[in-house]
Amino acid sequence: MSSAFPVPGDSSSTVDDAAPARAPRRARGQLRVEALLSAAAEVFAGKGFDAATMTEIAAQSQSSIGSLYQFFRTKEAVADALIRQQVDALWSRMDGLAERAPVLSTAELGHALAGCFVGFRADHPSFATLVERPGPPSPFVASVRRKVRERVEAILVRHAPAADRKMLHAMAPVVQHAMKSAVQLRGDLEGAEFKAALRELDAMLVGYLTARLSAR
Amino acid sequence: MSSAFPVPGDSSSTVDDAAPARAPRRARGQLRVEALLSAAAEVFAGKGFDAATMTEIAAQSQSSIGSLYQFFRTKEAVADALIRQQVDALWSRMDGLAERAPVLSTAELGHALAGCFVGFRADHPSFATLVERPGPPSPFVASVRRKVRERVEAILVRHAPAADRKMLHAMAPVVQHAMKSAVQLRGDLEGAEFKAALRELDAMLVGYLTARLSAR
Amino acid sequence: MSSAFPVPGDSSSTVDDAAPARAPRRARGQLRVEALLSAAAEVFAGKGFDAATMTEIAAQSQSSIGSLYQFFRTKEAVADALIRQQVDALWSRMDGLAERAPVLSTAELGHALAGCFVGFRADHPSFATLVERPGPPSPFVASVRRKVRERVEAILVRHAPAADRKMLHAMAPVVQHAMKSAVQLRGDLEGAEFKAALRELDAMLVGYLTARLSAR
Amino acid sequence: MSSAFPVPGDSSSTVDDAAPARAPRRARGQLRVEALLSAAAEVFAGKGFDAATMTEIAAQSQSSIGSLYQFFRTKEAVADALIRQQVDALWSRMDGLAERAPVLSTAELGHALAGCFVGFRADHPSFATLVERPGPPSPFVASVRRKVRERVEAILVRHAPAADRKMLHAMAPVVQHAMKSAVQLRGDLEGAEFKAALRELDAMLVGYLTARLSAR
DNA sequence: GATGAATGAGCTTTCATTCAT
DNA sequence: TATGAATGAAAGCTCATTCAT
Repeated sequence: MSSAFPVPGDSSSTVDDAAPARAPRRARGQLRVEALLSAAAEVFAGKGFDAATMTEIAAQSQSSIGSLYQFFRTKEAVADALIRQQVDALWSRMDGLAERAPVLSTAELGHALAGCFVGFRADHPSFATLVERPGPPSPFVASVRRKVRERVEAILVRHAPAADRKMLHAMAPVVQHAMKSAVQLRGDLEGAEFKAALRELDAMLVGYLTARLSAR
Repeated sequence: MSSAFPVPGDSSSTVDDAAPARAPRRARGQLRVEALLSAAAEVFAGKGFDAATMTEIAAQSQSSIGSLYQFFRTKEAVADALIRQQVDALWSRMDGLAERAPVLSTAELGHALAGCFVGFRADHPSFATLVERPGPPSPFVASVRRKVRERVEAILVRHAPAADRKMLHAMAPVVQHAMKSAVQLRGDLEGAEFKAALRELDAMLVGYLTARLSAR
Repeated sequence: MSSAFPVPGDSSSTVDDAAPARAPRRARGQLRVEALLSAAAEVFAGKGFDAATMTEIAAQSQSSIGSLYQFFRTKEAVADALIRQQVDALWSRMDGLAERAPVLSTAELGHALAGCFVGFRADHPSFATLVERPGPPSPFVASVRRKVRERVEAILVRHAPAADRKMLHAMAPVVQHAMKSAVQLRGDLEGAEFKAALRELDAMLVGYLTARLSAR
Repeated sequence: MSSAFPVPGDSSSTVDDAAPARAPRRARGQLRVEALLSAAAEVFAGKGFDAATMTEIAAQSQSSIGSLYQFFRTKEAVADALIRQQVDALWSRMDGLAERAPVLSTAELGHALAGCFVGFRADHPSFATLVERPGPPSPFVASVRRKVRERVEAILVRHAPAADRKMLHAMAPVVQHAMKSAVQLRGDLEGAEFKAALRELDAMLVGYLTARLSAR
């Protein structure tokens, strides 16, 4: 599991900017960074990237603004570090799913996929905020989006090794967005309505996967 | 067709803020407002609401900031007026669809729905930017989102008057999001990949509607 | 005589940065810009470019910080505009000298050159501060330094048209620096000592010019 | 040869500030201090005093900021220590010249003076940066400048014991600045142009000294 | 003693909004 | 009315300096 800081060879991040001012070398620094990122997650989730302020992030984590900038050169860098951290959690969920993919029925796979993303985004509400931030995406964000798609595709491939690869490739982004929708529903609806809509979404996804993957 | 300015009885907008500084009384003013809004649309679409600046909007429409503020009291007011204008175009598309809904096959309805939203958002790229702006939505934006859902539901009802109303109510948001996904795909994919994914999305939607609405 | 703002075709300044946020278009703006620049001159002269703060410049000119930035995008831009303004005054002094150069004796030319620079720098104490600012010079500053040298050379050429051009070319920077020294002396010495040193400097310059230019 | 740290009786420096946090007591400390100062010299020379940062100085010398502050209480103190160290080298050059002054011809003295300063400043590029730092000079810097002048004067006195003392006193700062110019030329010119200008400067200085000192 | 972390005043810059001509 | 100018709160960020391990 990688840390919130980019590893040297990781070419997917802007070299100069996303790098930390200094990676923490002491236990205290580690704790600080964690507090900082968790505060950032809260603030970003609450008001979005643009409206969030570094001052508020620092305050939320009981740090001084200087401490925040000791570890993150820019606001962008905070967002990138946060995404990096959360993406790890997403990968492990998806890897788990990938392993089970061959032995699941298509319906079960649909449920699992939906559950995977809904659960993840519920645990990390800032992820969507940052990854779907308005304006042209940064190279780093674009790479994350691409990787998610690739992993979805990989899961489909493992589940249906015999299926046409081209088709699976086209299906991946659709499945990805269906799962994203599941999360966005929560913003629009409440309680019973939300649950009902979620069931419908699940039905749509499962129906789609079944039609495509079980077809002979 | 309503103008970009709220009608007196429209309680969905903050009374004081969304009102224009002065509704244009002459043809010249009308043109100015249109130029302003079209410039705003461009800027909002390009960088999102937060990153857009009033100065840039004014410049883009060859006006001075003074003029901009003559017609819109705040940046929010510009966004609201823009949404109001675009929503009119959306309503007319959906109303057209609603009329044809009874005579369309379910598959045709699915295609039409997808086409409706994809076309609309392609014509008005700032709409999504503003309506899905991060942070808690304003009452006005929330009302727009709700109304879209209601119109989708109305279309479904007209198409399948015999279907269970509860189910249709739950389907509406799912259909709405599926169509939103269609637009977002464009940001992630290009050319052939985008087309293929769009076809899959269409298939998913049509399959879902068919399963739900044609079922006896 | 050019204003403090760069003319469109002037390629010697960084296109994007040295340009004003907006050239003043109203009388009030003109006055403001003048006040701003004169305040900047005072502050820069007193503490140097780095230690000067935009806040202090604004305060010194009774303006708000916003007004300062209305006309100058960056601190650099303020410095550049100031140099541009002052350079005009220098050019007119040097042009006057150039005209008289042919009819002056070499000794008179020496006195006049020294007087020209000493007078100019006494009137514009921030000029040296900005043009000799530590660190690698900006392209604009480098171009100013070069132009001063070229004008000194032109004066020498007009005074001694028969002299070897190569030699005059080599003399120009030496004369330029001698004059610069005249100003710097003021920082080190006071009253009578300063006057005596200035006389010596004058003697050195005149002696040098005489030796080089009157030589047959 | 004095160390970089002020001697107890040296009243020319601010008592509290220029003193080291702790004078190095061991060989390791000595090395550290030297590395620190040489790093500081590099950074100061490259960007000037203001733009140089303590962090960069520490990094450049492979030390931590903590270590830097262990030996120098403030950034000013670093600069002062550096000047103190470099001034030693200057003194020894000038002392050598003073000894030879009586037996040199005036022309030789001129060459030697120019060579002395040019060589020194080439070896210690940060010296000028620090000693001619913009803004009102600190008492310590002012004293250094004064001492240089006094030593130049002393050399002149030794070379021409019979000359008028008042005149020599007035000549010293002129000679000092001529030598400073020699260094600044390097910033403006390159290669052949620089060499030619240097020859002219040398000629000017030698001519001046000859006129003043050989005169009967 | 050496080092990384912590601090916060203060800097440059932006921008929505209001004024004045 | 149209437009440039004025304003200042607030943002992102820096960096000398001090602390704590």
